[in-house]
This record gives sequence, structure tokens and C-alpha cells, in this order.
Amino acid sequence: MRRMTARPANAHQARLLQLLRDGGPNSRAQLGDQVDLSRSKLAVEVDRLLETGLVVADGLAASRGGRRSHNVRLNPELRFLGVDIGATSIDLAVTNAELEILGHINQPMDVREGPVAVFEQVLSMAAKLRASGLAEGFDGAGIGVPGPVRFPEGVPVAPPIMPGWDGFPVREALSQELGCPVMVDNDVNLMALGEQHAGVARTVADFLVVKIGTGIGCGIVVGGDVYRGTTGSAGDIGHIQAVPDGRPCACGNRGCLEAHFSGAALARDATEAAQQGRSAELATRLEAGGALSAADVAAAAAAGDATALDLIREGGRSTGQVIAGLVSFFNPGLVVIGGGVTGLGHNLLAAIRTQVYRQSLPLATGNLPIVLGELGPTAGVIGAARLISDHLFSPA
Amino acid sequence: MRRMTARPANAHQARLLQLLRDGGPNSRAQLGDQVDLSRSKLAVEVDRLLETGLVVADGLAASRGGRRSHNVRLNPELRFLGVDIGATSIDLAVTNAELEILGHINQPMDVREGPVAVFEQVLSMAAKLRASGLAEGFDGAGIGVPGPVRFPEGVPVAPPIMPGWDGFPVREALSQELGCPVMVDNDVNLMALGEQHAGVARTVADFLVVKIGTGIGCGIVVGGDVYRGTTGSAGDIGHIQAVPDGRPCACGNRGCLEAHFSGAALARDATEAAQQGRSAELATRLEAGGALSAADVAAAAAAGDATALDLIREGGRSTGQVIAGLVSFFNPGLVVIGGGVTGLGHNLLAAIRTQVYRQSLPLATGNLPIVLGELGPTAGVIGAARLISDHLFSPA
DNA sequence: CGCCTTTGTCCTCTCAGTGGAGAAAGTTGG
DNA sequence: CCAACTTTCTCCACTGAGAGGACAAAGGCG
Repeated sequence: MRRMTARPANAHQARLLQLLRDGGPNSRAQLGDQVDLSRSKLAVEVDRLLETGLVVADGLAASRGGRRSHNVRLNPELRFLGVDIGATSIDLAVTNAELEILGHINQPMDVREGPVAVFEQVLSMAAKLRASGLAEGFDGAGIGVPGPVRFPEGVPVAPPIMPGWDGFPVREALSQELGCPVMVDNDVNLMALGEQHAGVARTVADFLVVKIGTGIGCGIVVGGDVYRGTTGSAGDIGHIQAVPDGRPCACGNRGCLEAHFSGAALARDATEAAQQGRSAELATRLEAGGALSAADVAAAAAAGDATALDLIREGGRSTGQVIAGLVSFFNPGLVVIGGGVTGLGHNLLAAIRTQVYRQSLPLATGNLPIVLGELGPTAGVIGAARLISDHLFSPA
Repeated sequence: MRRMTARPANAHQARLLQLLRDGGPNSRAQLGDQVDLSRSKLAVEVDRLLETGLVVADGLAASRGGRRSHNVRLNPELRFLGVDIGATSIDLAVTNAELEILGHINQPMDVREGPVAVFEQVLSMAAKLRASGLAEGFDGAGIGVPGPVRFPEGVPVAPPIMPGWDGFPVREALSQELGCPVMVDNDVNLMALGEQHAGVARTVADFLVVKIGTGIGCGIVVGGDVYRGTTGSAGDIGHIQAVPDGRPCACGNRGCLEAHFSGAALARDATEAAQQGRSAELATRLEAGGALSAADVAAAAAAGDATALDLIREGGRSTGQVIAGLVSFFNPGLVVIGGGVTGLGHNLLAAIRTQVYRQSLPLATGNLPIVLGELGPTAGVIGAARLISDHLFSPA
């Protein structure tokens, strides 16, 4: 199929596309209720969208007590690609224009192998998705990388955990290969977009998303928009000091949050505990697997291992300490905890909550939910699809 | 004189008023260069503004090589009142519509005496300004209070240092008394607005203003707009933990920034040092004045007193520690230090800078200026005037 | 079957805004 | 002092977005 190249010609059309994306098939009359345009003007704009092919007729709706309406919907053949490059694995998903996931694949991959190797992998995974018949091609793609991004250009800048990526023209290269528009962003920002679009943050204007994976980062949403900071490094909270004179960190300082709690730190501490004989449970697992991960700690804690529980509680305390500061400063309406380490579940969340509620002022925490993300590993790819759809569904 | 009640009828007029406010008298032609409207349309809107009386003719400008232009300017009889209620004193200023200060008065006053007493004081100061002939009345007033504010209603909420103010209808009461529109905000936010309008932050979109006075707070500007948070308490950084297990704080926790460094904390520490004989310089000043203030510490440091210098350095370190975290999180383009304690000057600034540059990642600090505010004690009142002018110079 | 409701289409009217012509008021150089 | 060029301002005709009413189409309900 030939890919769509049309874009909305004005703000009205853009708004209509977004309504159809977020609300599904709809009649002209119902669209009119949401859009503050006269029926005549609305009809004109819908007709123009039909002409572009972005929108198609979708049969008659049930009657609501009068004439049945002719529904319209986004072209069901539109396909977006969402890519989420993590530190240790890559997620890809195909969505339709309503951002419903049609297919999702995941493969392990170390981002430190550099942009060329990772790119090859992404492209082969995309080819696999195409081969499965879910998409003949893509109308747009969003991609998240685990580091700061110069957003307008779609280029990573000085990413600490992904040497070799600095300045690599991700947007341009991927756009060339896939033959469609591409937008690039930090993976945590995409997670925030995902939870905003389809997760726990649907109705909140100002919120934070803390992603605890191999590293640790924070997505910031202000007034419904992702805030990226002056140089694109906003939300980089992994190197805020959580423990004075604490553990040495790769960045050269001591006591950074990331050095005390993250997937990597947790695995390290668990291994240490096992080797020192402080936990039989962990030692057994170390024997069995050769190495420990956050999932092992979660399992040990679930089995009642006190040491594992302590590790989680202590990590939650450090994280909560930092989040408490952010809450005082930013006064969000919601804090979402996500990322691989959320497998630690309720124990982690409880430790974080305790610390935040204890340390922040009542006015800021009075009505502040602190919750786990709803979308799990799909938050990133949904956010990526949302990113590119926001771009394409805005006036050219 | 009768006060102006006109408001701009549309966004074009609002924009023109703002241009005339920020750029002073101007010709239609020059306005046209900044506003992306045809000359004809522009002329129509300017004529309408002239009819309302908000704008008046201002004679002929010098020729720029052709016909001389007829300048217009904001009505020079317009008067705004800026009120800055601090913890220990009240500032009032009268400005014209271009936000130039025509008169400024200051009186000591303890905000804890409650809203009624403070209000009486503000009104009598305002009467004094009127009596001086600077204003026959006010076309609008902005007022800052040292605590969180529910911004849309103009009502303080749960202010820790000003008990009795909770829920007091500041906006409504003042509007009634002065007979003009009033906007209320947190004092630190107004300081940020002031520095943005006429100070060091004129060209920066995202920045922080840290005000260190009796307490300590932070103004946050995102994309040129003040960010106030979900419940109006954003920027309340005084109770972020700066020193683990540090000094007890009035809030019930230990080690809060405000307990370690602020006007009050510095005075306390200096008195302690004097009494313990650790500083002859401070002891002498304590003898002479009966009590020590931040100004005494500044003077002692200037005189070479090592203990005073240490107090400043240690405070700067704590403050820098917290700011470093905020910089990592928020990635601002500028950090402004202001408030009463800025009398400590270069020593304080140096300590803060050292700590921030050491603790935050290079990408966030690479090109980050950390500077003192330019406006000193007038930042608040200018910000207050700016607040109400932004309100009045926006479409009705 | 008649009446009411909902939806969609058509047509006219209003008004914001553009762009060009030209007048008014200067400067500059010969 | 005059001609040529600039800049500023005004006037006017034209365009296009959008509103709103009239009306037709299509359904429900008693």
C-alpha cells in the first residue's frame, strides 16, 4: 500500500484527528460537540480529511432517537512504529492510528554495542513485524533512547550509558531507512507520554514518571506537555545525591541515587549479600543462575527472605528520599513509578510512599497519589507511537 | 481621575499593549514589524485602543529617512500598585503602565500579626503613596505573600509561616478596598516575574529563582510562564533535606534546608558562635546591637572574620547541594539567587556555584549561569505590577 | 400514521484580514 | 530649489473563514 503523506491543513483538522485517535470512530455530530465549530464548518473540514485519506467513512451508527449518523474514523490502514531502546533490550510495536498495539516484539540487546549494531537490530525487528503481515510499511515512527536527546533535531547528546551515540543522527537515519517521518525522545519521556495516553495519568496535567530500570530517570509533564529542559537533560535524577558520602558512582561523585538503587545496583547488592552468606535464598539462586537480577530479589522477597526485603526497603527509602525533594519542588498531581524494577511491586511502592509522605509538606502530599504504571513494558512503545502521532496530527 | 476599566477586546490588542508596555512609545509601522498583521488591520486595532483610552497619541517621532511617524504609547496616567509582603517587612511601589517605578516605600512588619493588621498597614501605605501625588488611584494591583497561594482565587493556603492567613480572601478584600482588579501570588513567583521582566532573566525561557530571606523558596519558570504546581506549592524547597539527621526544623523533620540556611538560621548560628567565643568580631556586634542578623554576618565576613566566612560557606554548600538536585531534575537555562541574604554576595555565590558544578552532570551545568538577581528589593514589586498588567493586558 | 428528535446539507450573511493604490510627509543629491 | 527616492499612513476592494438559519433526510414513539 502507498503510505499516507497527508497532514492536517489547519488546527481544526489536527484537533479532529486527535479526537478520532483518542475517542475512536465518531459521528460528525458528536465531533461537533467537542470542537466548538458550527456544523457547516465542521462538515467542510471532515470532508477535506476524507479527501486526504487520513479519515474514512465507517458506516452508520445506532440511532440516538433520531436520524442515524454516518460515522467516520481514522484510516484503519495507517501504521505507526513504536521503538523503545532500553539499556539491555529493544521493544518494537506496530499500532494503528488509534495507537492500539497490533503487534509487539522484544529482544535483548546491549545499547553499548553502539548505534550501528542497534540500528541493524531495530531494522531487522521492524522487517519481522512487516513480514508478519501487520504492516506493509509505516506512516510514522517514534523512538526512545536511554539518554538525553536534542529534541528538535532528534539526536542524542552526551549520553552517559551509551557511548558512541553522541551526535548520531537517529532521526535522520531511521527516517531514511523506514521511509517515513520519525521523532526521537528520551525513553522516560516516552513512558510518560504512554501513561498519559493510555495509562494512569490520563486526566492529570502535571505529573512525574520515575522509571527505575538499569538506570533511573524521571519524565516531567507540565500542563499536559512533556518538559525536556534547556539542553534536553531534564529529569536526569540518577545522579542526585541520595546518600551523603555513599557509594562511589560511575559519574565520579559518591552517593548518587543510581549507585544505591537501580537494576544494576540491586543486582550488585544482592550478589554481595549472597556471597557474604547473609541470605540463603539469594545464595541458592546465585548458584542456580550464575548471576542475580532484580527479578531474583523480587522472588526471594516474595519467598519471605528478610535480606531481600531489606534491600528493597532500603532502595525504596533512597528513592523516596529523592522523590520527596522533587515533590516539594514540583508539586505534581501524580507520581508514577515504572520500569523493570517495578516487579518489586508493593514492597517497593510502600517504602517509597512512606518516605515521601514523611518528608514532604502536607500541602504537596495531601492528595498526591503515588502509583505503579499501568502499562508495564508497553508504556514506552505506546508513548513512542503517541509522539509521532502528535507530530503528524498537528498542522503542517 | 477616573480609573481605566477598558480591557483589550482581542488577542491582537492584548499583544499590542504588551509590546507598548515592554518597548515603550512606538509608531504603528514599528509595531507592525513585531506583530505579523497587515498595516491596515494594525491601524484599525490601534485606533480602537486609542478610543478606549488605554493608549494615547505621543507626537511625531524622528524621521528614519521618510515621512515621520505618529507615535502612540500607553496612557501615562495609568497606575499599577505592586505589593510585596515579606516575612518581616512590606514593600509597596507605584508604577506606570510601562512598569517603571514612580515611587517605592518600605516598612517593617511581622506577617505573623495576621491578615487584618497587615492589611491595615498596606492600605495606609497605599494611601501615603496616593497622598504623595504619584497616583490618584490604581488601575490594578499585584500582591505577593510569603506562602503558597491558590492562584485562580487569590487565596493563601496553609501557609506555614503565616498562620491566620489560611483562606483569607486577599484578592477580594484588596480589590474591594482599592477599587481595582487585584492578582495574588507567592512572593517568590513575583520575584521571578520581576527578574524576567526587567532583570537578569529577560531572555531565558526556563529558569529558577531561589530566594533566600527569612525563609527559602524557589520560583519556577517554564517556557516563559510561572509554574505554580497542582496545589500552588511548587517551589517550596525550604523543607527539602539538605543535611541528613541535621538540625531539627519547625516542620517536624530534621535537616531541612531552611533549618540550616536562611536569614533566621544564619542569625541563630551567628549568635551561637558569638556566645561560644568562636568569633570576636561577631561577639562585638552582638554586644552593640543586642541581636545579630544576616547583615552582621556579611559585615563580619567582609572584615575578614573566619567564623563568619565559614558560616556563609557552609550555608552556600547546603543550598548548593539542594540546587544541584534541582538543576539535574529541571535542567534550567539560568539560576538566579535573590532575597535578603544576597547581601552576603560573592562569598555565598561562590560556595553555591562550587557545589552545583561539582554535583550536577556536565550536560546540565555546561552552560548554566548562576547569578545574583539584578533588581534587589524591587524585584517583588515589579513582579507584582507585571502580574496584574499581564492579567489586564490579556483578552477580556 | 403523525409528530418529535437527531443528523446532515445548502445557502446566505458577516466580518476579520490582506494587499494594492495612492496621498502625505520626509530625506538626499544635483 | 527641484526631482527622485523613502517611509508612513489611509482608503478601498477583495478573499476566505466561519456562523447560523432553513430545509431535507432518517429515525423513534405513541
